[in-house]
Amino acid sequence: MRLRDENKRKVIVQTAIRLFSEQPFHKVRLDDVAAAAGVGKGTVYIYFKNKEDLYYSMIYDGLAELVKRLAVQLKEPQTSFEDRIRIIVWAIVEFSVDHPQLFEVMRTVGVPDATSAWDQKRQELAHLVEDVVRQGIATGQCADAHPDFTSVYITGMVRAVMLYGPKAVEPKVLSDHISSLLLRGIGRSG
Amino acid sequence: MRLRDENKRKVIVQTAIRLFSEQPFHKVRLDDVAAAAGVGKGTVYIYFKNKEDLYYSMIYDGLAELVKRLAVQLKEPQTSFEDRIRIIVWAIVEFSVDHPQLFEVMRTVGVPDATSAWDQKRQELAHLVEDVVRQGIATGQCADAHPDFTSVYITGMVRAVMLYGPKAVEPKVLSDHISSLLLRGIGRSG
Amino acid sequence: MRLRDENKRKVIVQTAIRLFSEQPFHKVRLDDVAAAAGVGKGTVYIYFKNKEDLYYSMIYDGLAELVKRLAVQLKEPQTSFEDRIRIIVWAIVEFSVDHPQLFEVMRTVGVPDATSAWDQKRQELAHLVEDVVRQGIATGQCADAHPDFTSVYITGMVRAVMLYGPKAVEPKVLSDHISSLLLRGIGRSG
Amino acid sequence: MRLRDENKRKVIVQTAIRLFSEQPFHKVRLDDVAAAAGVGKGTVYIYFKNKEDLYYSMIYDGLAELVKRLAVQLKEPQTSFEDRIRIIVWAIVEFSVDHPQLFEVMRTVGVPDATSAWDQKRQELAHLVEDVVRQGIATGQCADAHPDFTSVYITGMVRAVMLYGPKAVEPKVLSDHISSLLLRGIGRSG
DNA sequence: AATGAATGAGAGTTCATTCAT
DNA sequence: AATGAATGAACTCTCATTCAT
Repeated sequence: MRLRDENKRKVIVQTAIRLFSEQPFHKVRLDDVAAAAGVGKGTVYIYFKNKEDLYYSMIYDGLAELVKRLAVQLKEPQTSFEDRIRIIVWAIVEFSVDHPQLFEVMRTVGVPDATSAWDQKRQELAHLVEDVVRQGIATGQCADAHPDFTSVYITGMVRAVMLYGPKAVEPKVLSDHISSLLLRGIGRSG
Repeated sequence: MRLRDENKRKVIVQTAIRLFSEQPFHKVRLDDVAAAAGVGKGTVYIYFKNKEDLYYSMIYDGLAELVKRLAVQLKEPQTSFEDRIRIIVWAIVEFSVDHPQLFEVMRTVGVPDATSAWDQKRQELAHLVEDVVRQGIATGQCADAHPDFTSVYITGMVRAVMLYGPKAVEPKVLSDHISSLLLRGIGRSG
Repeated sequence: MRLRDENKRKVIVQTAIRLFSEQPFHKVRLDDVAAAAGVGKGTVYIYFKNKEDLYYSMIYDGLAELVKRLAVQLKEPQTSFEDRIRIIVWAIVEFSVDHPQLFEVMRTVGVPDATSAWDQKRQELAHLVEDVVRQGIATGQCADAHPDFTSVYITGMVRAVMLYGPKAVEPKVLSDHISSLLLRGIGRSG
Repeated sequence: MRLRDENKRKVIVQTAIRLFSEQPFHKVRLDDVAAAAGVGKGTVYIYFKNKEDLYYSMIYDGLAELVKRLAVQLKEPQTSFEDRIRIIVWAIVEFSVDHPQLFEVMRTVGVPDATSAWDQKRQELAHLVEDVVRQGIATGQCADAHPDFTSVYITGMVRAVMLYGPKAVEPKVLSDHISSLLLRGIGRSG
């Protein structure tokens, strides 16, 4: 008996990301995912409970990677408030550029139930941002009446530009624009 | 012969908005839409080419209403830059509160193709906002290196809070928060 | 109240003949027939009980015309046996050329039930032919062990050539070929 | 995984032949075919592209069998012209008796397009007959101005009697009647 | 573990027929 | 008599899921 091949799982997820980003959920057939991934149809069901599970696993994996990445960068204690904001925005922009398809997929994501695994990761990300803002407030480096709003703005802004903004956006330019807008928007003077 | 009742179209659309906001596209059956609208299944096909057409018509109608409403309000010539921004943000927030279901539906909307009717309306909305920002720049009331980014931020921010923000958000509070953040973010001093 | 317009009925039948000859029964929509005939959909139901009724009425009318035409020609008492056969064959060939579409339609005709109106007409035609053959036998001008077979051969042969024979068949040539074959086939020497 | 059972295809075809002979195309539901064949509805779509494909496959298979059978019998070099004609007629009559349902189905067959697979087989059959007639002409055993007509007469005649002739026809009697009529009709003296 | 043939519930869509006007 | 909007039964076909191999 071979061990559950963790590599095969990844191949399926990567294929799914591609296909789900090209077409809406109901137009992607499991047959196609399996075929494109080079595995049998039944094999998908070994690694994922069903189509929905594959879909949300895909998003979970993506968000988990982003959160992990970001958490490491924010651990550095010496970083200034401004730099932390810039780090966050850049991480999200970079991620959306590195994984355009995954980011594209997230657009279709609903809010199935608050307990779903991917939503946990989404909240983790929001908390990470909110904590930075709250620390900024505590240290008097910013003033924000609603850090809970601000914490979700960033992904909303990035998503909006990626989906509906100009065709070829320079990541650095977008990142700087959002960072500056935010920093001035919730800056000390606010 | 019965006369074609344009009211019936509206009933179907309203029903569709409700159902599509409760479930993702592929889980809403046309049978249910028809039944809930109190019309025969075939009747839906008189007013809409197919399920997709109904779906996008629904979004188009919603966006069209928002754009129309907003265009009227912005026509007033005496309005200041700041007020215009507040009008825009309020219109979008208000709309998302008045039509929570329709707004909920819009979150799942992809980017089918640039020629699709609803996308035209979406662009109209973005242009409306962009024009205001550009006028602000021209009159020296604001400084923004990327009005094309800014023009899509607002809906992105509203959407993010509506979907992932705190449960009960006071519209006025959200509107003020976004407006202030934006105005300071792209304010004269920027 | 206007009288049932017999002309309108004919227009519908003529249109039906055309459409049913171009496509099989289940692919012809009553909508199309009505539209092509320039009448409302409901109007068809005034003149015909339903789609099937229209279909069989169409065939009945065609056969009735053929039988009527042929009966007149065969009434002439002085005509020889050979001439009568030639008259019959020619009538059927001519009819299939004059009404290629109607003849084409008859291919799809089933044998719904022996009592159906169009089958009565079909039998009339067969009897007309059979009578001529039997008279020929009685007067010693031909010998045929199975006039009941022979009576249906002719339409079968014409139909076969019209459907599966060479593209452009000269009516006179076909008619002569069948007549000669038959006359020799059941001729005195047989 | 289960192996693709070629037997299953045959079962489906046999069932289809039965059902399509009892009702016209549009009244036979694929559900019924599947149920009667003892397979799932989807299984039919594994072996056949759609309902039409099943229908024409069925006819193709039938014609192919007839052509194959006949080709073998005609290969025998010593056979006389008269015997060859009798062989052909008998083969077609026998086939129509052995496969009354399939023959019944063939009556409803239209002329979809010259490239359709079943039409190829139909032409093969016609050519087989035409070749025999042409050889008869070449060897002076018969005289026929239009072997291309004659080649399609036989099926037309058999079909006509099977459909519209007397109820219980003795195959041998019908076969002899057609053969004799033809042989005399295109015989040397003609 | 891996497969893909088999399945059948269920979907979207059509269209003959009805009936208010 | 004439119409065509409305209807919903019935259709074909799809596709997520299962399971024998």
